[in-house]
Amino acid sequence: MPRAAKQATLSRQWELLRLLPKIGSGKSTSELRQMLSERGFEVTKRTVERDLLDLQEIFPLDCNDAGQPYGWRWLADSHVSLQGMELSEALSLGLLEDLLKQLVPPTFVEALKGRFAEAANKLAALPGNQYARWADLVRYFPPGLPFAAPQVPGRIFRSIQRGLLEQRQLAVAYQKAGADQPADLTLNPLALVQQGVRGYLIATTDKHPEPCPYLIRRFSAIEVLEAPSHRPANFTLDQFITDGGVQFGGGKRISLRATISKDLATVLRETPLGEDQNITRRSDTHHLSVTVIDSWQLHFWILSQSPVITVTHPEALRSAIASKLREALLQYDDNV
Amino acid sequence: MPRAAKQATLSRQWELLRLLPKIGSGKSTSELRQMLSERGFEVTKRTVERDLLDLQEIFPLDCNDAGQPYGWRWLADSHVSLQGMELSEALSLGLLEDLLKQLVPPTFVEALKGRFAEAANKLAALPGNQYARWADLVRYFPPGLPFAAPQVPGRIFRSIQRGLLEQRQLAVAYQKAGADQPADLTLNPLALVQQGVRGYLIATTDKHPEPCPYLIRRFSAIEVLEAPSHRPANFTLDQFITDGGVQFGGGKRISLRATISKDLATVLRETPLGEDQNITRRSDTHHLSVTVIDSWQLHFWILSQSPVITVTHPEALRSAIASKLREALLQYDDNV
DNA sequence: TTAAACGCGACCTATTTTGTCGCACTTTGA
DNA sequence: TCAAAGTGCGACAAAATAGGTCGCGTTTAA
Repeated sequence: MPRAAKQATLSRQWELLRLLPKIGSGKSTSELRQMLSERGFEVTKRTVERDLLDLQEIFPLDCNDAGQPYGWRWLADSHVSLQGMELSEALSLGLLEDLLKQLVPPTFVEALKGRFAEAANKLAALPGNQYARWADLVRYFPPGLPFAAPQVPGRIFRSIQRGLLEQRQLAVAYQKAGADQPADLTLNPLALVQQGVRGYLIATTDKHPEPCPYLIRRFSAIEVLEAPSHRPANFTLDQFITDGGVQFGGGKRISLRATISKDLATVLRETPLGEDQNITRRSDTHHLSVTVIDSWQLHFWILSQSPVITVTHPEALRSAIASKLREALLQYDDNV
Repeated sequence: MPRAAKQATLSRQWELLRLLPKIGSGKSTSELRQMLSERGFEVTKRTVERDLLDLQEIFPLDCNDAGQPYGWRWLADSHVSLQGMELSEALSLGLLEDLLKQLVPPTFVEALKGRFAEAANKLAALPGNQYARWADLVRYFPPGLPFAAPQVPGRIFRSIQRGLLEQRQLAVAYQKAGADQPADLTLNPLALVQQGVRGYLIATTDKHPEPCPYLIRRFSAIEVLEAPSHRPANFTLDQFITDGGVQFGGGKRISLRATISKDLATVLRETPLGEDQNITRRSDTHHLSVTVIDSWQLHFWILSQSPVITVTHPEALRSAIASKLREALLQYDDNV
């Protein structure tokens, strides 16, 4: 007989929907009954079956009845959202999708695919159809040159994620920078770092217990092993980066001072290089003063702006930039 | 009396949830009854009231009963997801959140806040709590220097979106580059373009019918007017960009050829500059050949890599880079 | 081959659903 | 200020449904 509590049906079916997996071969009614029971819904297996049948009429559920017990799950790629989407949200999402597509391998964005699709629908369904080409409303350009994001097969990305999350070793074939043949390695995955379009897996090998970055793009084969991964006791990603384990983050803080053009001053006022940035103007020249991290990126940036920026302060940086410029110019003068 | 069709309750309640807004002062039962009716659910207003009360016990709904008629809506910032999130999705989302936070003003990302929160919960709730600090698993670094994303008040961003979507004029106070005082303008919004951390609204004024980019950061006040915006008949964003209306996108396609270092060759092989990129190796030097768009960004990039790249082909580009290098170096030599 | 597990149709009753009505209270506009 | 229209909600009764139980035929695993 039905329990005394009223309104159990809706919350039970709601819970049921959340229990259904999106991937894999689905869950059986017995499993689901058990899981519901653990969550306080004591019902018969029969009821679960009936619930699933009812829900199937409203939601994109898939019942794999190839073999018994049947496997219930969400249809692939389905994304049902409860809260309707506001128009402005849809516009934001359009922009973000454009942005992400250019910045990271498509595989990384899969988790948001459903939501982006929803946004596209929302915009396409606008009355009057004025924005059928809603791409005419928003556009994203990367800050630098539009490098192509490397393709990372979903299979490889997912294996890396599994290894990370389940703390299991990964057997990979890795194409080393110089080598012709990929090398077979067994990695202990520690962290995932993305720099621009480039993704790195930070990992150790059993032979080489110092964490190293491995370019994800260079994995050609990968397998999640049963063996647990050995995580160095005091590894933290923050520490690793601070120690300069990856060339991008680390480095000393320096107090940069430079003369800059008026235009660059305007740009920097709007997007400062650091919190303590200070731009002063003496007669016709602008002076920049800011604390930044001394990295390759900084050198690249200074060089890219070199016609309108002249480093004055850390003497080391000043001479480094000067000598790089000299070296570069040499190539051109030689050939003239 | 109840209709003949069975299973109406569940689908009606789901539909109801979908009809509830997330923002604003909420919808009244009458409105909701009307909307349900349009969707094929012919029920009494009383039933809608009862449904809402039932749903309120399960979902974070908010009934604003300050004044009659009551306003029903989702609680602010609530995001209820049907499909449970897979762990790997949560990891991807962690990375993307990190990325977006650094690349665009926080306001832009609001549409995804709920989903990111869900991912954070998922990761925080991992068994063993080993990844309580899930930030230890993924990290994003921007491709260039980490410029601070300008703060754009949500109010301003939302007004811009409304103006765009509803095609209405915007009254704004805009801080022009040189000017001391913000100028009051009436804009016809056309499109939204984001370049790195900088956001631009493309718009015309009635006095000045040529579309121009306005830096969003520089809007200090904004109001959506009732008046419809005047969209130039043949404006398309693509065309505008191709015509070089914004300095970043436009420009001619040129066939770039350059000598590059071995390291740069490796990097470019992984993230090519263009589809037809070709890198050949003659004796000890590598030669790059690729079709790219001649833009400021390209010049910046070549300068940033100048110690390891020497442009050979478009003579104009070659001499432009050389003269920029010379100009830059002059600043350093003068002072030595 | 056999026993356990599974899907599902059928049955039956307590519970729930839902239209209707009526009363009290708000809001609105003159 | 007042009246009319709109709104929230308690109560009620008829109808429909939800959910436990049983049992049969089939599938699966030992």
